[in-house]
Amino acid sequence: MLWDVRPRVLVVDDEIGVRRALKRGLSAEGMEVVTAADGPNALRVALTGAFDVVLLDIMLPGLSGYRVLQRMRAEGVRTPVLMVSAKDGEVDQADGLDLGADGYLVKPFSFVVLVAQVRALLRRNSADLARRRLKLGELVVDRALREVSWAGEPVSLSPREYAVLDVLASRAGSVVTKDELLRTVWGDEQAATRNAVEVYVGYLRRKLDAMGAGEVVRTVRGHGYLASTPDLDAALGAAGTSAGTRRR
Amino acid sequence: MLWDVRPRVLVVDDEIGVRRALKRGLSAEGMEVVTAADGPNALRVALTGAFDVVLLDIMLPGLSGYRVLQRMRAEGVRTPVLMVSAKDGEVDQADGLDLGADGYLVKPFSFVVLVAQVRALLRRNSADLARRRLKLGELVVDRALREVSWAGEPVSLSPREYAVLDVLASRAGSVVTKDELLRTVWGDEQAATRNAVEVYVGYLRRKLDAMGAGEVVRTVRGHGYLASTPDLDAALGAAGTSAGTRRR
DNA sequence: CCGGACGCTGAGAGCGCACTGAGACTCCCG
DNA sequence: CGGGAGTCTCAGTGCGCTCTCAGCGTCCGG
Repeated sequence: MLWDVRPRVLVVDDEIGVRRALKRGLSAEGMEVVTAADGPNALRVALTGAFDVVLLDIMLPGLSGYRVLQRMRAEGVRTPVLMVSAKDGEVDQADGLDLGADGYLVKPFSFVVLVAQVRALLRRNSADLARRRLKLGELVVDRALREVSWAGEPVSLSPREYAVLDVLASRAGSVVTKDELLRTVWGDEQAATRNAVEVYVGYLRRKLDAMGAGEVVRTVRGHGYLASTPDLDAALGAAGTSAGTRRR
Repeated sequence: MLWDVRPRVLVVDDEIGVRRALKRGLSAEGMEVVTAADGPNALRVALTGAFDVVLLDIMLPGLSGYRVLQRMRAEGVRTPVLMVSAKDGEVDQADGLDLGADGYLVKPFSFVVLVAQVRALLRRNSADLARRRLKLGELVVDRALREVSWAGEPVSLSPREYAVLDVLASRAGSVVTKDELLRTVWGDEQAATRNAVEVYVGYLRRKLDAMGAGEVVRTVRGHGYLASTPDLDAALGAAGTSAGTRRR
């Protein structure tokens, strides 16, 4: 697998030997490793959300692994968590998974299995990794600068217009419903109506059309809007159809 | 956890005792269970994409669990897979995870742990559901694009028509009653009558027939509608599951 | 072979979806 | 205080979609 950025792994264990061993091993696999030794610190670090996987021991000073996981989920941090336990109790395992863990390892575990598990979790989230810039053909959405350009020419958008395009571009190739847009762009209070979405898509199209970027945002009647390009259509359409079928 | 539709689980094992036990247990947990007894049939059924989790034994007649998993991933089917093995070898486990498995259970496993694992996978992938694709022979329902095609040719459907086909395809191999369709497609208020369902199935058939795709949606008099293909019939029939077709 | 239940279909009324231009309102800046 | 940018509602339009109704075909039990 190729990573444009190295995956970041947080290793939480109270034994320094384990931390060191895991750090060395996972680094050798091309990952960036950060460690924490107790519950409160682990939680503090994990809440930054700046990790792709957390390796979490259950027996921890200060705050058990369960609690750390629970608090993480309660705060809305969805980083995949791999629980590690010395105990083999099946009930514990079920508990951990119910709290939102994504996997479970029983000590002593083999390093090969550990790496495979971590890789599996990384692979699953690879789509979300490091998406700082969204590109749809000639359209570039720079999320850091909140700037949009078409074929190198900057497109001046109002904040609302940008927000709508950001959501559509970040879900390129999938239809986004108006209600979803209302929720993500306007917030849960839904102060605006669906018509507002239509109006803003209209504004977007007007500006994009003026640059020659028509067809980027399509209407899928009865469902919502779809940001795509012919390129993307082909790439997504080619995947997985059994008999070499093509989308048009 | 609340589900708008019951999660659908595919259980693959060559021992009928295991299939039966799992089917009973998981059904009691509120899941819809479909079973397959050998590798080729499991693959055929899994490729429809109409499942939320696949429970896959490794030792299978015809095609090993590894191969089934490999072929599924190669065809772009991303349904979460939980591998089940009698062997405890760590290398096997790593192999399975590297092939794209999402979890690993070693026989004999406790049912509690199994259910926790399945639940964890269901929870995690509820967001991914939109990305998946349903296939019935030459028919492809692309949920991301809300697009339907037959043998590569797009089929133009109205929103209602699409919604009906989506439900039928996502329950491929199982009979769906008109009342269920009313509930899932029209909403709980049930503003429409059963005749509306008949009308829309009629519309669907007309359009599909025009593409040469007759027989995809069958009527099961007195029960409802069934989306299937001869292939799928054989695969499910061979496993000895009544898959709901005989419920009286 | 008959009758009733079930399922399918053609016709058509009307409503809802998507889009648009106009304009009210707020906020910010000079 | 005037002007401009930005946000959002409203009302109107065209068209496609939705769904009901009524009639007819089909299946099945007796």
